[in-house]
Amino acid sequence: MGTNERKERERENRRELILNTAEEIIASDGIDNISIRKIASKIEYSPAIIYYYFKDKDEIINSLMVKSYKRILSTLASVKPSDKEPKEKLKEGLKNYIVMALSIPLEYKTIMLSSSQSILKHTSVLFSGAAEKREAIGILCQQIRDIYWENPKEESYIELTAQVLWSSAFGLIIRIIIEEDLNETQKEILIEHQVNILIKAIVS
Amino acid sequence: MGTNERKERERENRRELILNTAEEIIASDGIDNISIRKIASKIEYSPAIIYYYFKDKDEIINSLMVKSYKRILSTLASVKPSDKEPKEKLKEGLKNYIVMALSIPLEYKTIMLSSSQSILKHTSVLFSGAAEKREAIGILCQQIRDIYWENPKEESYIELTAQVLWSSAFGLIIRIIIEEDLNETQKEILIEHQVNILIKAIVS
Amino acid sequence: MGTNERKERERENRRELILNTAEEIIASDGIDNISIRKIASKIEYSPAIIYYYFKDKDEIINSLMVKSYKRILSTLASVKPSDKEPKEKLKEGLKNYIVMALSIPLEYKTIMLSSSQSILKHTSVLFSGAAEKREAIGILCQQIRDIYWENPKEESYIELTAQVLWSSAFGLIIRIIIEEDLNETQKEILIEHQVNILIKAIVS
Amino acid sequence: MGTNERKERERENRRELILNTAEEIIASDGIDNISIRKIASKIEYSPAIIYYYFKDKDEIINSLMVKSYKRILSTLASVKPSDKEPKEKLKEGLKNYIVMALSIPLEYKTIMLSSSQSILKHTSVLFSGAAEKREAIGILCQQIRDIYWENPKEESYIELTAQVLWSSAFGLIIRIIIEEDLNETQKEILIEHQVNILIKAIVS
DNA sequence: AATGAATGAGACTTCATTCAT
DNA sequence: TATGAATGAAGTCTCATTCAT
Repeated sequence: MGTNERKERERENRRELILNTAEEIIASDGIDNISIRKIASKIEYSPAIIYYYFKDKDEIINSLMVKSYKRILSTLASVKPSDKEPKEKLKEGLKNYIVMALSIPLEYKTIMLSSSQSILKHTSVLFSGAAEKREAIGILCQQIRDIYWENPKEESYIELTAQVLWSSAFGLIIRIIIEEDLNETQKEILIEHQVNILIKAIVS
Repeated sequence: MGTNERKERERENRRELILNTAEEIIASDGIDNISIRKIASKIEYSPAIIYYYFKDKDEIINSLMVKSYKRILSTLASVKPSDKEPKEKLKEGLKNYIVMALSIPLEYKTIMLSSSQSILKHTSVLFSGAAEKREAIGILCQQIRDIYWENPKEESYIELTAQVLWSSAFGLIIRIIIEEDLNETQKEILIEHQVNILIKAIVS
Repeated sequence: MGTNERKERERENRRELILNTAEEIIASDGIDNISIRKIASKIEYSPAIIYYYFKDKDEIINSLMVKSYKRILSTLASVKPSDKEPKEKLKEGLKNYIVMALSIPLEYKTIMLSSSQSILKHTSVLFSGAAEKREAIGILCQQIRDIYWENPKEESYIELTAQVLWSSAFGLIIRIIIEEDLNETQKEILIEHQVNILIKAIVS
Repeated sequence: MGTNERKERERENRRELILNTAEEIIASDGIDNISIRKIASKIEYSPAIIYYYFKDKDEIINSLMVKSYKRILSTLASVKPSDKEPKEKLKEGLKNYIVMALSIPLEYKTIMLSSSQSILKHTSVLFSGAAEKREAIGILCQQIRDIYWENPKEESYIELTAQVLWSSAFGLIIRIIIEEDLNETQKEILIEHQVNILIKAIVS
């Protein structure tokens, strides 16, 4: 019978509700100002019930992070590879990365600016060897490598370049998120311009 | 008589002491774990006295931000103009900005990532017109303009370029701060590489 | 039909299960740290079901006490009467009482140190008239009376003597239980010595 | 000026008030049922103020134990040595010990029945070597030794005897405290009888 | 200028208990 | 028979803040 399934689903919904509410609070009050009470009062339940769905506050924060991280990954993964020439491919890739990140600003900001060790384990990109361990850097490396196919560079140079491109894109993304009321046109111009400049740096 | 002056000065000293202590606590416990009591116990006074010097906690945080912001400005202002050729000058300027920012990582991060409206009023740089209102962008614009002297560009193009360069540098700075245990060599290589790439984009 | 009986039996089994689990928790966490939830999670049922078998927590605690008390009684009752001479009989009786009590230390301590009126109703022994109302004192009285058969004493004297002997044994038992890490040899020596001394006091 | 002293004294008074209130609660609800809230509501203050006088609950419990232990020691120390003959001296000693203990029943019970390691460090008496480490046992040993002066016994025998006498007295004390509504006459008779019996055991 | 004393609000968490299903 | 869901009370503790002195 589907009763169990339904119950299971409802339980999951409730967990979702709590997590979403927590996310809203993070968005408005900052990650350090979440509290069980705030969540409870927002969903109009007693604080105690939250412990029925989550072991403790840490589990909530954690689930939140995992959820956000997965969402980021899947969002960024949705960048479809194009079959254009290498230069265009890199340009498109960078641009899409920025656009995708900006489609989930709260999550991107929370995860990518977290100093928590357990999150950094997944998000750090500047270390030597990141090309292998971080997918985003890996993909960038490949695209850069393709551009240099006639005139191959050392792997370490490629990785460094990828890291620098990524950090630059990251910087623009974060600032756009922080400087909230930027108008859409300005955003688009900035993104376009940055991508162009970065590409020019590579191919010239 | 100088009595009043002296009193005023002493009062100012005390405010400084409190702010400095607050800063130390932020450095060790994070900005969200600051508390009046912690400050008081560290300067070995009673919590109540703090209210003699500051209206409330918010005023402390605020003063702290202002102070940090000033410090950032003065730190970044300490980049001395060189009389090299334009390209070298821009390169040196960018590099110095990054190095200076990394010399006060906690403050830079706190201020530059703050979403508080009162801080953004000073720190936002992406809006159209920033060349005039933000010194950092203004200086960058001038340096870029110098590079293009033989082949002048539109002012909006210059501003956009400055914003993009600045955001890129910002991105690397923030990531270096966040990815704490990066070794010094790697940092230096990354900075050098990024600056080179950005310059190449401009001059090519 | 036996259906009802079976149901009754099953119900009883479940009550037993709950009580036993409660006992385990008391043993490990102490009587004040028992909780319905802990019991429920240990038997892998939901907390709510416990209220199907017991009115409330008090009823559990109470049943537990009754159970423990019965266990103490039956344990102490298992001291088999010997047909030795009166003096030996008393000695053996006292010693067995101590040994038996120490075989169920947690329960003995919990019950015998309880100040709850409903428990004291069964465990108090110092009142005048205890010889009749408390089996342990009654038996002791008989054994003491036997020792004095050639030289009978007043009943009140006998009772008082029984109460004093019992209290002395009780004192040693409790201390041995409390001073947990006493080694076995020391325990045995102490018990032997106390019994000897008490007997000497009676017969001399 | 005496201002500081007065303040100091008042602070001490407040601490005392809290401790005394805590003691009352222990007396009525048991040591495991103290709570900061109960104390606060009994002294009609807010719970928070308690943290102004004590670091945390543990410090309260601890102070309480220390205070009680000191009181027990000083109470028992007030037993004045008499210059009667050894037998009388021992009898008087034992009796006084019991009477003194019963003059502070709550404290005696709490401390002497505590299983906390930090308290047992001071209160355990059954271990071999207690004659030297525990004053009460030491004094008892001396008195017993005096009785046997014509016919000296081994030290280990003496210590064992002291431990057994002490435990017996302890047993009666605890039971009198627990069986609350015993009448005074009965108490006196029991004490007198126990002491007599114990003495008889020694001298015969 | 400084503090001791006090508080109310709020933080996380556990608990006994109830009730509809 | 069993449980999922919910709650209100209580637990410890920290905090910003106030006020009389």
